[in-house]
Amino acid sequence: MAKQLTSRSENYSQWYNELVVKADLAESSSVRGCMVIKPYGYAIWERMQRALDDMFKATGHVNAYFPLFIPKSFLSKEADHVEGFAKECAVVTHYRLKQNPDGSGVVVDPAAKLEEELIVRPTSETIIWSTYKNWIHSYRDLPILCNQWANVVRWEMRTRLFLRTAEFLWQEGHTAHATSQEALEEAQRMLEVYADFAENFMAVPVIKGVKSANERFAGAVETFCIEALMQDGKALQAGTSHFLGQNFAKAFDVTFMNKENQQELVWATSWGVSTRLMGALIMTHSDDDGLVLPPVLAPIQVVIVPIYKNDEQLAAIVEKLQPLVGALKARGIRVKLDDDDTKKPGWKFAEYELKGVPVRLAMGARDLENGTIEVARRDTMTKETLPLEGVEEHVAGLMDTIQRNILQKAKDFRASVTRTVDTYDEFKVEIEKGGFLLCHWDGTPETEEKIKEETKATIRCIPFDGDKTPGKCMVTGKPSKQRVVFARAY
RNA sequence: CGGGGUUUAGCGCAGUUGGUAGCGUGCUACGUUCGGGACGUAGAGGUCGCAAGUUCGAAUCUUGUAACCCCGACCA
Repeated sequence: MAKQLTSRSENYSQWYNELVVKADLAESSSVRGCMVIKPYGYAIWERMQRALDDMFKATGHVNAYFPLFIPKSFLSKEADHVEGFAKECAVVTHYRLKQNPDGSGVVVDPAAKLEEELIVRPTSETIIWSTYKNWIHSYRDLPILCNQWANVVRWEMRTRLFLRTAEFLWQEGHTAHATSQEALEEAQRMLEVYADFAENFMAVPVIKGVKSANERFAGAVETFCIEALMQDGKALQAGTSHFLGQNFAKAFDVTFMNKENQQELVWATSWGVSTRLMGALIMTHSDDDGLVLPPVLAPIQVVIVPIYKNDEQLAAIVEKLQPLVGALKARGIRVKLDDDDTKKPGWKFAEYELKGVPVRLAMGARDLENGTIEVARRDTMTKETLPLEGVEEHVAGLMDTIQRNILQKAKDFRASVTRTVDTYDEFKVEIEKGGFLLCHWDGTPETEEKIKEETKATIRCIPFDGDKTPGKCMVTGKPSKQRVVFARAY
């Protein structure tokens, strides 16, 4: 009964799925490719959402909400966008059901066919820009800095809990600006926000960079991204921020009068992160004993398990613990005293480890006698017995310590599987081992495509930071401005 | 959409040459336990994914169909 989970070495995907289900985060829904996010999983998402929302507000953004349904014609307006998105979408064709004549339930009423089909939004650029057209007339109306928390649908051929579901929750920011410079700065600013959030809240280290033309968002002039690395060596795109230029303004005819009394097209950005971040969180930190959550996002930061033989003992322990619970709460720590009589201590230990609670405190008769308490850390799986007096100080300190430690652990892991590769032969060998490979590339889509076809590796991004030394493309030998990040990705 | 696999109790699974369904876990009650997923005793729980067919008889054989998982293709 000791091991709840299969070893990740057998099959990381299965390990991940099992972990998600066992940790009570989510399950597959009866609707194709969708998922049910369960209360514990949603509690984590809510914390992420709140933190992100605060960061958006702090950078001057406001929330709004736009329609779920997009008239099909909207999706035909931006040529590149159509190219990238026209394919895997849910389409509404009818608006009424009727009783099946044979009495077996309901059927779609053929008479209720929509004149123009509606697309369930795969992303909202089109519907939002058709709206912005009415909002923007003068430079005085700009900038518009809107964000939307919503669900979107993409009829993906293959789905996976949190990482790629047919329906998912996300936020999408859509901003309108008077100048190219301002829009570009906005896109970059939001990328920084995402990177900040990933590292400081999720404890997930990310590489910031710009996408190659092949990987760029349909309709964007430039796509910036943060790329994370999972424990099995595969990369995960954790967030994107797009500089859309004037493409959508052109497509939806959104113009404004500038200060020089001249009509001009509006400049745009869009940026988004989704419940996929939950996948990144799980796959970055978790181990065979279950989830490992960063304290900042953990719904329960500290769990206290009393160990007792009878009601009197429980009462005595709980009484002894009350001041500690109060002291921890006073420090803003989310603490749960689990005095549930129907579960045994060993069961609770395993359960909270599975759920990733960062710190567990246990107090039994022995501690009661000695005035001590056992403090266990989820990240290191270590235990120590400390004096009860003043332990809240220590526990509060652990919140920061654990947050830093798991980030450091993830950084160390990433560093251990990131290497520079200079020849294509070496690349083909190294890519099999997983991780990030830093290589020179001649900058052409053709070379990138060739590498992808032959090795399944893609350019995750052209990183902003790091070595900028020029070199020669590992495939063609043509000049390269800097090394780019290659990996196999989810 | 191609290749492979799965579908039997809440969950995980077994079920032989076709003979009317079982194990583990969980659940309920009682008792002993309680410092790493306790033990004993007694119980409850299943249209065997769905639909046809073969047969005296189908979880088992045939055909169709659906869902899920894995590997590809695809993917902000």
